[in-house]
Amino acid sequence: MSGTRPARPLLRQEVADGIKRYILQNRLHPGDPLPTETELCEALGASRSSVREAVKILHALDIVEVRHGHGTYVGHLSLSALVESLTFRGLLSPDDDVQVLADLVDVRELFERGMAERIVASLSGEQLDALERLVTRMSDSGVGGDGQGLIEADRAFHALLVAPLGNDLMGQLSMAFWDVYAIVAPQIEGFTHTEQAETVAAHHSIVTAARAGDPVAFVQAIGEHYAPVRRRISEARARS
Amino acid sequence: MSGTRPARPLLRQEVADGIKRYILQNRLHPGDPLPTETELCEALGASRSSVREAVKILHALDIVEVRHGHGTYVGHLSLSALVESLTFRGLLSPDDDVQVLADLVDVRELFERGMAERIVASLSGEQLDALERLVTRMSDSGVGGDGQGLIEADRAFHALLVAPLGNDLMGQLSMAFWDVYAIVAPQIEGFTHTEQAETVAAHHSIVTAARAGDPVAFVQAIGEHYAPVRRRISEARARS
DNA sequence: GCAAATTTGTCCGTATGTATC
DNA sequence: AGATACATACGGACAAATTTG
Repeated sequence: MSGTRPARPLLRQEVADGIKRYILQNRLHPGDPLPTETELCEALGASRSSVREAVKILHALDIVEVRHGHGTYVGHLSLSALVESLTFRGLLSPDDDVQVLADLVDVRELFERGMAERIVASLSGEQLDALERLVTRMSDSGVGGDGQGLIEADRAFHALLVAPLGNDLMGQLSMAFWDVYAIVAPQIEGFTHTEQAETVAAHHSIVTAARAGDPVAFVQAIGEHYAPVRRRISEARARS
Repeated sequence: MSGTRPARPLLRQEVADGIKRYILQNRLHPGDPLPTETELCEALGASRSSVREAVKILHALDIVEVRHGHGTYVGHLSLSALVESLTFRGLLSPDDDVQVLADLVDVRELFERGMAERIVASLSGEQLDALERLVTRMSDSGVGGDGQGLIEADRAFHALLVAPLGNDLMGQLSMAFWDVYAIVAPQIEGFTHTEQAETVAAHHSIVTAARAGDPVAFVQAIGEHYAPVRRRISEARARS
């Protein structure tokens, strides 16, 4: 077995930790400039190669942002790494992709069901109107469009749904899962027109329930919203 | 401003996509070996520097695993990137760290409240006994110990809680947030003995509710479990 | 136990592409 | 348009870790 403990910690990891420490100690904010690669080399006692590899690691985590020919900056700490990681997991598992998708839908529904009370309580009138407009846009895009407009409207809808509850992390996670779903799901689906209409109707029910201030109806509408997907997942699971 | 569109896509990104494509097309699983750096160089038409940077990006996302002197392998697709990213976000925000912590507690509670019915329904007798043993271990570690045993028992408790519900993603997310919390929270807290006892008692209530098959009591116990933390967060928020 | 072979880790020098002034 | 500063990319060399004979 051997406790695979590298007595010598990898230099690029030391450098990456050093850059993180620099950001923390200097209380930098997203967008603030960082020292150039050459300066980081002498400051951290490493070669360009090691510094560059460390910077690329931090870039993958959105801790650092790199602009060619301009410089290196503090990143925006988004959840892009989660999206890329989960997306690849969904695309990889060749037999279990149904399970991955099912888990993903579970998580998405958990977020919106669990936040139901707070969502209906904090949605403003303008936000409800905006949601309504998005539903009609989905309906219009669905019948004649290429489906692209429908997808964009759906993303905006779910983003607006979790926006007003004053928890940035919750909203970002919810949309990260939406992004992953949008990439992984097409491997399975292919919605019929009636299923699309069913989904649009569910979105409408969600707005209606929110406008009425009825958390129970809201939760039920969320369930109807994910019903077509769950049906598809069950069918795909039955085939294997 | 110009849509900063690099006409030339960065080579390391091309290489990273190429490696991902290689894994997908060959249907590789975590732990399977990948071509050596030299082989990837000629296969993807890039220098070793670019290949190495690409590999480091994929390593940060746990899509690839690298063993010094041995080789490169398919990674285990864990959520380590999410943990590192969120941890840094929590440590960075110097004034808003209270808000980050509050958001984090919200998410953790959402998971365990939202899964209440399924958790209560699917916990086996042996699992309930194991949870009970962990609670007594927390109690023993708390009074005389260094606090390290308490933390480990707490992690094992929450891991076992979400383990049986057949959704890997949900369990991994829940534990990822536990890990982030364990690193970020100490910046604020410092629990008193009475608060520790309160937390241990809440864990006991959780097990009792689960054994009784009572989802309502389970949810209430979860609320009690997070009550001391929320109190601390409110106090810290009031100070600023 | 040792030595050789393989593979990743690190360093250096140079040339090129890009953005800013 | 020219000059400067910076990241990007290449290739070669040597060090360190691991496996195998």
